[in-house]
Amino acid sequence: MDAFYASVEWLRYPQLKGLPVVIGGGRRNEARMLQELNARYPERRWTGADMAAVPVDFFPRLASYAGRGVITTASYAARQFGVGSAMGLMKAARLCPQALLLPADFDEYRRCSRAFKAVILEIAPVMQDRGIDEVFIDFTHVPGGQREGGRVLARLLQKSIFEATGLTCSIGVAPNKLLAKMASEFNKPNGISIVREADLQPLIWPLPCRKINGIGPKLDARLQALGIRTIGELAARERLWLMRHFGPTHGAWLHDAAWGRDDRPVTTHSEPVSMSRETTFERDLHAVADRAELGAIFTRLCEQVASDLARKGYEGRTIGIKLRYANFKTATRDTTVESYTQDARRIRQVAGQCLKRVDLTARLRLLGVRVGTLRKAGTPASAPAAAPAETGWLF
DNA sequence: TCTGGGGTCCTAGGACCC
DNA sequence: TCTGGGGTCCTAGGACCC
Repeated sequence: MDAFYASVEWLRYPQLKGLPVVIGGGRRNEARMLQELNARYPERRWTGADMAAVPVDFFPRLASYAGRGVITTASYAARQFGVGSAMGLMKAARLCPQALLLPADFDEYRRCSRAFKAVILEIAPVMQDRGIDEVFIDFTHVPGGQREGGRVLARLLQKSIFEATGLTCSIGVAPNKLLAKMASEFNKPNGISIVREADLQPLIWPLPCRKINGIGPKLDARLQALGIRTIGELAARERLWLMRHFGPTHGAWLHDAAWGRDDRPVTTHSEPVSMSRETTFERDLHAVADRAELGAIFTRLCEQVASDLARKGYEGRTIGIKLRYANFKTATRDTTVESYTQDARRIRQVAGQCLKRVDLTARLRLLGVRVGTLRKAGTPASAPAAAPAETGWLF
């Protein structure tokens, strides 16, 4: 989906279209926003229905922001100023102080996410969820999926999604997921790009290695240190050489990726591995000096994870915590217990034990709670994890 | 200029088992 | 006195993705 969060906002606030808008820095509370609107523009009774009439001046400027948030989405107009995803808002404010700041409304983004995915499933049922704004689709057995190299189906999907949601997307069609993901970036926004095997050399090889899904900043730096900047330069290295430098698994994968090889199937279902909640504090907290505040936050995180588990119907037996110190170093501790649980008090009790195994003298900026080793709640004999194996007396 | 939140997967060492 | 060769599970950290 193109600039997904920003595009969803434009549906409600078309008056923001074309303006530098940045989304991030907390979550929006629609009720409080209506209150503020009624206070600031009393000549009108504001309801949720007339958001298109909200004056642009109502929205705060980035310049007035003081906090620790990051940008989740920047509108194309804001990107002109060098502002982009994951950038700290304080830095963004210096680059583009006049940008409008919109806290995120995840409920609404999730609603739109479900809507566009439902449209796709109607047309092409082999769809893999890749998060809130992205999917893989297997065109192979969709009627008409091969016409014009997939362009006809891609156009149909774009049109159907736009008619149902008012949102645009960019589609890459290719022989596998690796290339399709890269292709989808070629024609943004609202574009279609088709990459065939023969396009590897002219279209893919000139790109920086970083464009490969799976090569992040660290791997890229290592590659650059070895004089490898483009995918073509990576493809030119011998497979065995890469395996020596990056280990057999990683090295072979790098070589395959550079040659556009990827045989991962489009998977339509997956079970969650873990669920977690975490929060970054407005100011760094100390375990002793801010004990009461931290305790309340800790309890709330446990309750949130528990309610996530219950709502989605899971229970887990690996319970853990995550701390981030003021110096941004992260520590995790977890414990696997005998019986599965989704109970907030039990989670808090076990997570509390984990807290005792970590340094609590330094100031903290983040606290998180995680439950892993999940299974569907209400699985028969909910108590023991597994039957103990019979053991032979000889050993 | 400090850097969100929710995830997955991989690695590596150690415990423990047969 | 010096100690094999599997295997699984657990834990901590880290890279990466949306």
